[in-house]
Amino acid sequence: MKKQGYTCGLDAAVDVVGGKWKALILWALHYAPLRFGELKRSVPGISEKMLIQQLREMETYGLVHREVHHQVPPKVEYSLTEFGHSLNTALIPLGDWGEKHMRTIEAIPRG
Amino acid sequence: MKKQGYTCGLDAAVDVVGGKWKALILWALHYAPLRFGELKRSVPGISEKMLIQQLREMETYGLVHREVHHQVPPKVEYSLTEFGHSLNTALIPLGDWGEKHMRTIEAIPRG
DNA sequence: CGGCATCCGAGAGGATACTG
DNA sequence: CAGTATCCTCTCGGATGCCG
Repeated sequence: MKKQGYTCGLDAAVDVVGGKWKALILWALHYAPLRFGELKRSVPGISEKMLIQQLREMETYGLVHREVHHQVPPKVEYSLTEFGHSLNTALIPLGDWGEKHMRTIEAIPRG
Repeated sequence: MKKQGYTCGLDAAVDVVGGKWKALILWALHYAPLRFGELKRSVPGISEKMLIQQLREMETYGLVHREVHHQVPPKVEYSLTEFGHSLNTALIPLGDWGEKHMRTIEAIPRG
């Protein structure tokens, strides 16, 4: 979250789901609640620092719910709120687009 | 563009449309081709440097077409390719989501 | 297991001035 | 008008180590 006074809906959405990881985390939680470790395995390449950082942000956004189970060993589950689910749904076409054009995208020269 | 070997479609899509500006630029070109100056005015807050930088990238991605009209004064028009249009279409639900929840998003405490 | 603290480099992105 | 060039700041994100 960076600014206020969005000029359009996409502007606001990008602000919420922006960055390298939030969309992927949201995606991973689509099917079921996951524990921290499970989530880490579900989002390949993410560091613990980024995962917890993004989760905290998404918690304050109201996208994600954090449930602590007081056990030994500790157990913390993350799940999507209704708000999170609605955003996830809005991301489906984008995911489909990416899947469809993945070959093309991978073939783009990088620099 | 950062990596190869995407784990899912959303991963690839985020890689293409990621960053602060690309989605907004794409959005601005949705209706009609725009000149550099028009585009700058259509994406409030963007600097000339970022605009040209993002446009160049999107050109190499094949999302945007750059047409130079040799005139005095110079005239350069940017338009979406079919590929760009398809991505734009995939972004519509996200834009709708953002519009719908804009009040909520603006009300989120920022850090 | 589920974190937090700290350090660090790279690059994203901004401001300003200049050019064909 | 449509860019370039330069400089600068600030955040993103990785690596590592420690804690209840």
